[in-house]
Amino acid sequence: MVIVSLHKCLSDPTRLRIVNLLLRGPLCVCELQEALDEPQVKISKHIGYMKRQGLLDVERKANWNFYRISPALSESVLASLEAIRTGYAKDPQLSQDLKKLEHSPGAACR
Amino acid sequence: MVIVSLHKCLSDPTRLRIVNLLLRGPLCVCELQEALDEPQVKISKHIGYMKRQGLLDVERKANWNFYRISPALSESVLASLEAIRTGYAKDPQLSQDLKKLEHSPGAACR
DNA sequence: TCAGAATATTCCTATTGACGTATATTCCTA
DNA sequence: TAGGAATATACGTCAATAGGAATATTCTGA
Repeated sequence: MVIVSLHKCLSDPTRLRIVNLLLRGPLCVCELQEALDEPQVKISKHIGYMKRQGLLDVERKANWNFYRISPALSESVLASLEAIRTGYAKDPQLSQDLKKLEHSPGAACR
Repeated sequence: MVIVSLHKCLSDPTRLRIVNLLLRGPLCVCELQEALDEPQVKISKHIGYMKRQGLLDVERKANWNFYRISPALSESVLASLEAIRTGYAKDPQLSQDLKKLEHSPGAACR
Protein backbone atom coordinates (compact mmCIF):
# COMPACT_ATOMS: atom_id res chain seq x y z
CA MET A 1 0.00 0.00 0.00
CA VAL A 2 1.30 3.39 -1.03
CA ILE A 3 2.00 5.98 1.66
CA VAL A 4 -0.20 8.57 0.00
CA SER A 5 -3.12 6.11 -0.18
CA LEU A 6 -2.82 5.38 3.51
CA HIS A 7 -3.11 9.04 4.35
CA LYS A 8 -5.99 9.52 1.96
CA CYS A 9 -7.80 6.82 3.90
CA LEU A 10 -7.15 8.65 7.14
CA SER A 11 -8.07 12.08 5.82
CA ASP A 12 -11.83 11.74 6.13
CA PRO A 13 -13.52 11.88 9.55
CA THR A 14 -15.76 8.89 8.96
CA ARG A 15 -12.93 6.75 7.67
CA LEU A 16 -10.76 7.75 10.58
CA ARG A 17 -13.51 6.68 12.96
CA ILE A 18 -13.82 3.34 11.20
CA VAL A 19 -10.09 2.69 11.31
CA ASN A 20 -10.04 3.67 14.96
CA LEU A 21 -12.56 0.94 15.75
CA LEU A 22 -10.99 -1.66 13.49
CA LEU A 23 -7.66 -1.24 15.26
CA ARG A 24 -9.33 -3.12 18.11
CA GLY A 25 -10.21 -6.05 15.85
CA PRO A 26 -12.54 -7.10 13.04
CA LEU A 27 -16.08 -5.78 12.97
CA CYS A 28 -19.04 -6.26 10.71
CA VAL A 29 -20.75 -3.40 8.94
CA CYS A 30 -23.76 -3.43 11.22
CA GLU A 31 -21.55 -2.98 14.28
CA LEU A 32 -19.77 -0.03 12.71
CA GLN A 33 -23.09 1.39 11.67
CA GLU A 34 -24.39 1.31 15.20
CA ALA A 35 -21.23 2.51 16.91
CA LEU A 36 -20.82 5.46 14.55
CA ASP A 37 -24.53 6.18 14.21
CA GLU A 38 -24.17 6.86 10.51
CA PRO A 39 -26.30 5.69 7.57
CA GLN A 40 -25.49 2.32 6.07
CA VAL A 41 -24.61 3.65 2.65
CA LYS A 42 -22.08 6.05 4.12
CA ILE A 43 -20.28 3.35 6.07
CA SER A 44 -20.40 0.96 3.17
CA LYS A 45 -18.93 3.39 0.69
CA HIS A 46 -16.08 4.42 2.94
CA ILE A 47 -15.29 0.79 3.62
CA GLY A 48 -15.31 0.13 -0.10
CA TYR A 49 -12.88 2.97 -0.59
CA MET A 50 -10.44 1.64 1.97
CA LYS A 51 -10.76 -1.87 0.60
CA ARG A 52 -9.88 -0.64 -2.87
CA GLN A 53 -6.84 1.11 -1.44
CA GLY A 54 -5.75 -2.12 0.19
CA LEU A 55 -6.11 -0.94 3.77
CA LEU A 56 -8.95 -3.30 4.69
CA ASP A 57 -9.98 -6.80 3.80
CA VAL A 58 -13.19 -8.76 4.26
CA GLU A 59 -14.24 -12.11 5.51
CA ARG A 60 -17.80 -13.13 4.76
CA LYS A 61 -19.53 -15.13 7.47
CA ALA A 62 -23.09 -16.16 6.66
CA ASN A 63 -25.01 -12.94 6.25
CA TRP A 64 -22.31 -10.65 7.55
CA ASN A 65 -19.18 -9.05 6.20
CA PHE A 66 -16.43 -8.71 8.74
CA TYR A 67 -13.79 -6.14 7.96
CA ARG A 68 -10.34 -5.78 9.43
CA ILE A 69 -7.14 -3.86 8.90
CA SER A 70 -5.42 -5.94 6.28
CA PRO A 71 -2.69 -8.09 7.87
CA ALA A 72 -0.79 -8.08 4.58
CA LEU A 73 0.26 -4.48 5.01
CA SER A 74 3.87 -3.43 5.05
CA GLU A 75 5.72 -2.99 8.31
CA SER A 76 5.85 0.77 7.94
CA VAL A 77 2.13 1.14 7.34
CA LEU A 78 1.32 -0.99 10.35
CA ALA A 79 3.80 1.02 12.38
CA SER A 80 2.14 4.26 11.33
CA LEU A 81 -1.27 2.97 12.31
CA GLU A 82 0.03 1.75 15.62
CA ALA A 83 1.87 4.96 16.29
CA ILE A 84 -1.15 7.14 15.83
CA ARG A 85 -3.41 5.00 17.96
CA THR A 86 -2.10 6.83 21.01
CA GLY A 87 -2.94 10.16 19.44
CA TYR A 88 -6.43 8.95 18.70
CA ALA A 89 -7.05 8.40 22.38
CA LYS A 90 -7.13 12.14 22.94
CA ASP A 91 -9.88 12.73 20.41
CA PRO A 92 -13.32 13.01 22.07
CA GLN A 93 -15.19 11.61 19.10
CA LEU A 94 -12.92 8.63 18.70
CA SER A 95 -12.93 7.84 22.41
CA GLN A 96 -16.69 8.03 22.48
CA ASP A 97 -16.94 5.68 19.51
CA LEU A 98 -14.81 3.13 21.32
CA LYS A 99 -16.87 3.44 24.44
CA LYS A 100 -20.08 3.01 22.52
CA LEU A 101 -18.68 -0.04 20.78
CA GLU A 102 -17.57 -1.69 23.98
CA HIS A 103 -20.83 -1.05 25.80
CA SER A 104 -23.10 -1.99 22.95
CA PRO A 105 -25.34 -5.02 23.40
CA GLY A 106 -24.23 -8.03 21.39
CA ALA A 107 -25.13 -7.47 17.78
CA ALA A 108 -27.01 -10.04 15.73
CA CYS A 109 -23.85 -10.85 13.80
CA ARG A 110 -22.08 -12.33 16.82
CA MET B 1 -4.00 20.72 14.56
CA VAL B 2 -6.81 18.28 13.85
CA ILE B 3 -5.93 14.68 13.03
CA VAL B 4 -7.85 14.75 9.77
CA SER B 5 -6.03 17.89 8.65
CA LEU B 6 -2.69 16.29 9.30
CA HIS B 7 -3.54 13.38 7.07
CA LYS B 8 -4.93 15.65 4.38
CA CYS B 9 -1.56 17.32 4.32
CA LEU B 10 0.17 13.98 3.87
CA SER B 11 -2.26 12.70 1.26
CA ASP B 12 -0.75 14.46 -1.73
CA PRO B 13 2.54 13.25 -3.24
CA THR B 14 4.07 16.69 -3.51
CA ARG B 15 3.14 17.65 0.03
CA LEU B 16 4.48 14.37 1.33
CA ARG B 17 7.79 15.04 -0.42
CA ILE B 18 7.93 18.50 1.11
CA VAL B 19 7.23 17.23 4.62
CA ASN B 20 9.81 14.53 4.13
CA LEU B 21 12.48 17.15 3.48
CA LEU B 22 11.32 19.51 6.19
CA LEU B 23 11.62 16.75 8.77
CA ARG B 24 15.37 17.28 8.37
CA GLY B 25 15.09 20.96 9.20
CA PRO B 26 13.91 24.29 7.80
CA LEU B 27 14.28 24.99 4.09
CA CYS B 28 13.49 27.89 1.84
CA VAL B 29 11.19 27.59 -1.13
CA CYS B 30 14.02 27.71 -3.64
CA GLU B 31 15.71 24.71 -2.01
CA LEU B 32 12.50 22.71 -2.09
CA GLN B 33 11.94 23.75 -5.66
CA GLU B 34 15.33 22.48 -6.70
CA ALA B 35 15.27 19.27 -4.68
CA LEU B 36 11.83 18.28 -5.92
CA ASP B 37 12.30 19.63 -9.43
CA GLU B 38 8.80 21.01 -9.50
CA PRO B 39 7.51 24.40 -10.67
CA GLN B 40 7.55 27.24 -8.19
CA VAL B 41 3.79 27.74 -8.19
CA LYS B 42 3.19 24.13 -7.31
CA ILE B 43 5.54 24.18 -4.34
CA SER B 44 4.26 27.52 -3.17
CA LYS B 45 0.62 26.49 -3.24
CA HIS B 46 1.19 23.27 -1.36
CA ILE B 47 3.21 25.10 1.25
CA GLY B 48 0.42 27.63 1.58
CA TYR B 49 -2.03 24.81 2.11
CA MET B 50 0.00 23.24 4.89
CA LYS B 51 0.59 26.60 6.51
CA ARG B 52 -3.15 27.26 6.59
CA GLN B 53 -3.67 23.86 8.21
CA GLY B 54 -1.12 24.76 10.87
CA LEU B 55 1.43 22.14 9.93
CA LEU B 56 4.13 24.57 8.81
CA ASP B 57 5.30 27.98 9.77
CA VAL B 58 7.53 30.57 8.12
CA GLU B 59 10.43 32.72 9.01
CA ARG B 60 11.34 35.44 6.57
CA LYS B 61 15.04 36.16 6.17
CA ALA B 62 15.91 38.89 3.72
CA ASN B 63 14.66 37.72 0.36
CA TRP B 64 13.85 34.18 1.43
CA ASN B 65 11.06 32.39 3.21
CA PHE B 66 12.21 29.53 5.36
CA TYR B 67 9.58 26.95 6.21
CA ARG B 68 9.64 24.36 8.95
CA ILE B 69 7.39 21.87 10.62
CA SER B 70 5.63 23.97 13.19
CA PRO B 71 7.16 23.39 16.65
CA ALA B 72 3.84 24.32 18.26
CA LEU B 73 2.21 21.05 17.19
CA SER B 74 0.67 18.67 19.67
CA GLU B 75 2.66 15.75 21.01
CA SER B 76 0.59 13.23 19.09
CA VAL B 77 1.01 14.97 15.76
CA LEU B 78 4.75 15.22 16.23
CA ALA B 79 4.80 11.57 17.23
CA SER B 80 2.93 10.60 14.09
CA LEU B 81 5.34 12.53 11.91
CA GLU B 82 8.30 11.02 13.67
CA ALA B 83 6.86 7.54 13.49
CA ILE B 84 6.37 7.62 9.77
CA ARG B 85 9.79 8.99 9.02
CA THR B 86 11.13 5.46 9.16
CA GLY B 87 8.53 4.32 6.67
CA TYR B 88 9.46 7.12 4.34
CA ALA B 89 12.99 5.79 4.11
CA LYS B 90 11.76 2.87 2.03
CA ASP B 91 10.16 5.06 -0.58
CA PRO B 92 12.42 5.49 -3.63
CA GLN B 93 11.12 8.94 -4.46
CA LEU B 94 11.50 10.25 -0.94
CA SER B 95 14.97 8.80 -0.53
CA GLN B 96 16.04 10.29 -3.81
CA ASP B 97 14.72 13.70 -2.76
CA LEU B 98 16.77 13.56 0.41
CA LYS B 99 19.86 12.55 -1.51
CA LYS B 100 19.38 15.35 -3.97
CA LEU B 101 18.95 17.83 -1.16
CA GLU B 102 22.07 16.74 0.66
CA HIS B 103 24.24 16.75 -2.42
CA SER B 104 22.98 19.97 -3.86
CA PRO B 105 25.42 22.87 -4.11
CA GLY B 106 24.77 25.61 -1.58
CA ALA B 107 21.75 27.60 -2.65
CA ALA B 108 21.79 31.38 -2.85
CA CYS B 109 19.62 31.59 0.25
CA ARG B 110 22.32 30.19 2.56
C1' DT C 1 14.04 54.70 -7.17
C1' DC C 2 14.25 51.05 -10.48
C1' DA C 3 15.32 46.24 -11.95
C1' DG C 4 15.31 41.87 -10.70
C1' DA C 5 14.93 37.94 -7.54
C1' DA C 6 11.93 35.20 -4.51
C1' DT C 7 7.51 34.06 -3.48
C1' DA C 8 2.40 34.40 -3.34
C1' DT C 9 -2.11 34.98 -5.44
C1' DT C 10 -5.73 35.00 -8.95
C1' DC C 11 -8.21 32.87 -12.56
C1' DC C 12 -9.52 28.94 -15.09
C1' DT C 13 -10.26 24.01 -15.86
C1' DA C 14 -10.47 19.21 -14.84
C1' DT C 15 -10.68 15.63 -11.46
C1' DT C 16 -11.81 13.62 -7.19
C1' DG C 17 -14.59 12.69 -3.63
C1' DA C 18 -18.61 13.05 -0.29
C1' DC C 19 -23.43 12.50 0.34
C1' DG C 20 -28.23 10.97 -0.40
C1' DT C 21 -31.86 8.31 -2.84
C1' DA C 22 -32.99 4.49 -5.00
C1' DT C 23 -31.95 -0.05 -6.48
C1' DA C 24 -29.33 -4.31 -6.86
C1' DT C 25 -27.09 -8.34 -4.90
C1' DT C 26 -26.23 -12.10 -1.80
C1' DC C 27 -27.37 -15.16 1.53
C1' DC C 28 -30.34 -17.22 5.12
C1' DT C 29 -34.58 -19.16 6.73
C1' DA C 30 -39.36 -20.22 6.98
C1' DT D 1 -38.57 -20.88 -3.20
C1' DA D 2 -40.19 -16.51 -1.60
C1' DG D 3 -39.30 -12.96 1.71
C1' DG D 4 -36.34 -10.50 4.35
C1' DA D 5 -31.88 -9.09 6.32
C1' DA D 6 -27.21 -7.37 5.38
C1' DT D 7 -24.52 -5.07 2.29
C1' DA D 8 -23.05 -3.03 -2.16
C1' DT D 9 -23.63 -0.26 -6.35
C1' DA D 10 -25.45 3.27 -9.63
C1' DC D 11 -26.68 7.82 -10.39
C1' DG D 12 -26.91 12.69 -9.72
C1' DT D 13 -25.19 16.80 -7.40
C1' DC D 14 -22.17 19.77 -5.03
C1' DA D 15 -17.81 21.07 -2.81
C1' DA D 16 -12.88 20.65 -2.55
C1' DT D 17 -8.62 20.48 -4.71
C1' DA D 18 -4.68 19.99 -8.10
C1' DG D 19 -2.31 22.12 -11.85
C1' DG D 20 -0.84 25.66 -15.10
C1' DA D 21 -0.53 30.45 -16.89
C1' DA D 22 -0.37 34.92 -15.85
C1' DT D 23 0.13 38.47 -12.57
C1' DA D 24 0.93 40.62 -8.11
C1' DT D 25 3.75 41.41 -4.04
C1' DT D 26 7.81 42.07 -1.31
C1' DC D 27 12.37 42.77 -0.65
C1' DT D 28 17.29 43.81 -2.08
C1' DG D 29 20.95 46.13 -4.19
C1' DA D 30 22.78 49.13 -7.74
